[in-house]
Amino acid sequence: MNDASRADYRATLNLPATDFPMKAELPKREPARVAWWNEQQIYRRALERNAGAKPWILHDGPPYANGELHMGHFLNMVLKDMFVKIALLEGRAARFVPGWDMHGLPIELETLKHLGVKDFHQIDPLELRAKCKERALYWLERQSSTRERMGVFAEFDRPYRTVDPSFEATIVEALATLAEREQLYRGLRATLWCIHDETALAEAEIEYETKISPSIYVRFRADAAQRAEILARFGYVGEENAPLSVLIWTTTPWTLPANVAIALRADATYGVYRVGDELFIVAEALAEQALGDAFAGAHLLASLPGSALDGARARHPFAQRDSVMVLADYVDLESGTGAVHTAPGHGADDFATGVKYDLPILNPVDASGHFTAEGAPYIGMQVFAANDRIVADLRESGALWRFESYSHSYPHCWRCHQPVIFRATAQWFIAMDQNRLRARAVEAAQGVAFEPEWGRARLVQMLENHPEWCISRQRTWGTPIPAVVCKGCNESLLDPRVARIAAARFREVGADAWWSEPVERFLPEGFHCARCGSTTFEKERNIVDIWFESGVTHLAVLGHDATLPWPSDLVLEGGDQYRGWFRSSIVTAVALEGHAPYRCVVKNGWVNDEQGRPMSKSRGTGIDARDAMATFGADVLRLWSASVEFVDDVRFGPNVVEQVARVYRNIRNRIRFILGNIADLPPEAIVEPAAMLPLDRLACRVTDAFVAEVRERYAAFGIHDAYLAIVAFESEMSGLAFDAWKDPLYSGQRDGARRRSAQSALFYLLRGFLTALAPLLPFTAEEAWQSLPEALRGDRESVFALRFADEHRVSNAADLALWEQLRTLRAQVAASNSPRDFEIAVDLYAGGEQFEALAALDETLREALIVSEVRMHRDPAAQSARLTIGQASGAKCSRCWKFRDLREGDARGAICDDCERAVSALA
RNA sequence: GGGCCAUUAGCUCAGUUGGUUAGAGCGCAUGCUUGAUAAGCAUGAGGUCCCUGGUUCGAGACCAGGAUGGCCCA
Repeated sequence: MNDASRADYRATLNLPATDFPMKAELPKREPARVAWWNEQQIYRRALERNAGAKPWILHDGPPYANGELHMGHFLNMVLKDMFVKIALLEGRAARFVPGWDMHGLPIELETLKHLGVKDFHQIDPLELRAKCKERALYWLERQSSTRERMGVFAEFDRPYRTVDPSFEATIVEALATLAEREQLYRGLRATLWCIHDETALAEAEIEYETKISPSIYVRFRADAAQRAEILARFGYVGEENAPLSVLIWTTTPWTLPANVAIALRADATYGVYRVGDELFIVAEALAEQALGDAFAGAHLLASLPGSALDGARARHPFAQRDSVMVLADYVDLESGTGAVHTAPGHGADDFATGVKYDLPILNPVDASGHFTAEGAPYIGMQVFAANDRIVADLRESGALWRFESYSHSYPHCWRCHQPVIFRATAQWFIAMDQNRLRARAVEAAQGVAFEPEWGRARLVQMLENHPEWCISRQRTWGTPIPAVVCKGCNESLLDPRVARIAAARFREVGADAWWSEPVERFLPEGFHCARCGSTTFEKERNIVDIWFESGVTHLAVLGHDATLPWPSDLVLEGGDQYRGWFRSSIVTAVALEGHAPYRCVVKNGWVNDEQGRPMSKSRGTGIDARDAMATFGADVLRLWSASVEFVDDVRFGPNVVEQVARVYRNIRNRIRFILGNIADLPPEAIVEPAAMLPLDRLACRVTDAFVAEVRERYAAFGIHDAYLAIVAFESEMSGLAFDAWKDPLYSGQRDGARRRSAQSALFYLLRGFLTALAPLLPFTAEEAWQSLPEALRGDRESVFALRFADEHRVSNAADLALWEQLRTLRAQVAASNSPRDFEIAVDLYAGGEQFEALAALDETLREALIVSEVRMHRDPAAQSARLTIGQASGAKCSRCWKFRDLREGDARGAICDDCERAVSALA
């Protein structure tokens, strides 16, 4: 039987009608919505609407402009957008300038690979820079459009870019100021170095390969005085004549000429062992391994923790100097002797120890890996070739205890596949303790708010452990450090005046000028070397560490315009940025401005796969944001972002998304229900909550409480809490109010007061709901808003023209309590296992104020319980309202289905008086 | 190996300062509805609150140790 032939009253009902489809088809529709937002300039208009308000600034931590954005980026970028939209809806002037980190080694390496160039020395720097820029801009465009596709509101037409001349100028101006404040210095640093290509290498340019190295145990013998001193520390007397040695282990004999220290572990136990007629000091845990066959005949004479040997000395095996015992955490008890040969010029750990103990940093090896005069007696020998000679000499002198061949994983140059070395090179540093920089940064962190709260401790820890900040890199794709070298005496100068000239020039034409223009262009009048007086210089070819560049984004973007003030209100990045951008930003800000660059630091968790494992391309769980949006739609993914606790690490995968997609459909259908039922509501028929029928007023009050709660959650960064409130609200409304309203909406008189009251409540509820929802689901909220009749939208051209303050009235505790009461009663009816709802009549017993409150609901009490009749009974003894279920009297109305006394009907069946009036009104 | 973080239902998460039978949404099962209909409503099943100790009259919560996973380092 089809509808047309069914003789019934269906056509006389006010059934829902809307264009807002049940099926979202987000991947198809969202791009059009992005275009519409752009055409209508919705973000700009929202800002204009808030123009007089106090600015609220979320400063964007720049993503790296290389590669596709993944779900980790999605989570971070969408969260940023949610907070910007929340601020807009709160009436704040929330400008958001997106930015990109575009210099640096990864792009340079990708570009070289692309060009098929093996060695960057072989390409013209200006040509390489042009290609790098091209590539970075390509990725910027792509990432920018992906970001827009997410529904993000930002000033995409004027992003900040670290390759912009103005940005490069900002970087160099920052260097100039640091130089003026004597915060910069030139010092040595152990760098990974390829002796074949004669270049410094970054970690990213290292590949580990198996290498066979000599493994040697070497005696560092104590002279008579040193021997007495050491044995005294052990509290051991005797063995008057036996020579005493500290035994060290190394696989790089060529680093011995640079040895200045022996590192011990403070909490390890060291023993003096007698082996034959000599004494050895080794860690007890490693004695058997280190002494080898001799261990069986060895005697432990005395023991001591490593900490007690701090500062003791022994002689270097061939150089005419001592080697001092120091303490270091990295000394392990897995291999070697527990006494680690330390050459600060040839190892990262060693270097750190050298700095800590103020040891000389010897660098007897030149760029091609040959010993310099400092490396006597091995002058001129290539380091790996020198290994055999050194071992032979040690054997000859009696310093060698054991020798083996050792196969291990060793760093190699990614390009030439030759083993690399650590070599101390001159670099530019920011002095972390000059001007109390570190201490002031820690103090500044005290004034910042953190979410989670422990982020403060984490950041402080990172600041306290911040090594001297090496800001120079020997590469091409970056902003030059405007240092010059004196041709007279080889002195490196980073003069603030030179830096200022360079900054001004870069602002005009970009940093390429450092490569394309002569050095004289950057020198002030009368510039000469302070040391030798020379007036001829050449430019240094160092660029700035990109962490420094991203560390000054706050200076490049904020503080130039009253609507973009410095510092920002919020920064929000992944937890890895405590060590990265959160740290570099606060260091530069404190050094240059004396304050933290942000008022609040929020961290988001890592996105793992559904098993909690890191995403990986090889396992097929590395999901790119663009693909995910094409499959699920941005809004479903945004809802996923809200459905997880973003502060913690989160899980993502098809099953999790499928789950959240069902929640999305729930939300969507409930919006659809509202839209369908208010399509014919004329604006002039809207009544305010106070004038609504009681049930409708209650629903509005619950909406008020909901909006208040969501605002509170949002203000505390509780996206997930707001999500829970949203889901609870929509399912509560659907379960009680929507179900109750169906009868009056469908069967009531179309323009009758009852129906207009319910429609007004629905519209009220929709505005509150969409305002709360818009930051999370901008596409769906906007689509819903645009599906409203134009008359209802009024001057609010977009859902982002709504304001929380307009959608929230003070709620009423008595009304909320009454709502809860209705929920309880309705649940009792629904759970009664009785026949269909409208076959029920309810007898309700209540006393005192409760009776009055329920009675005041009048006919809407019956509606709320979705029964045909409610009979109120005053019962002074009743502690709480109770009800009994009975059979409704009368017969089922063919139109509204309630049980009523019916009048005579036509072929469609008998109907009640109310329905008769409603049908007549249609004619 | 170190620092930090997480662990409550199949999944995503609530759980106030320690206090009855640990909750919600989704999923699942069952029923209702067929006038929100590739929707809506109701009911139900489902938990060793990661483990082991401890504090306490009482611990999901507090303390100690451990396990698993993650981030940052070494």
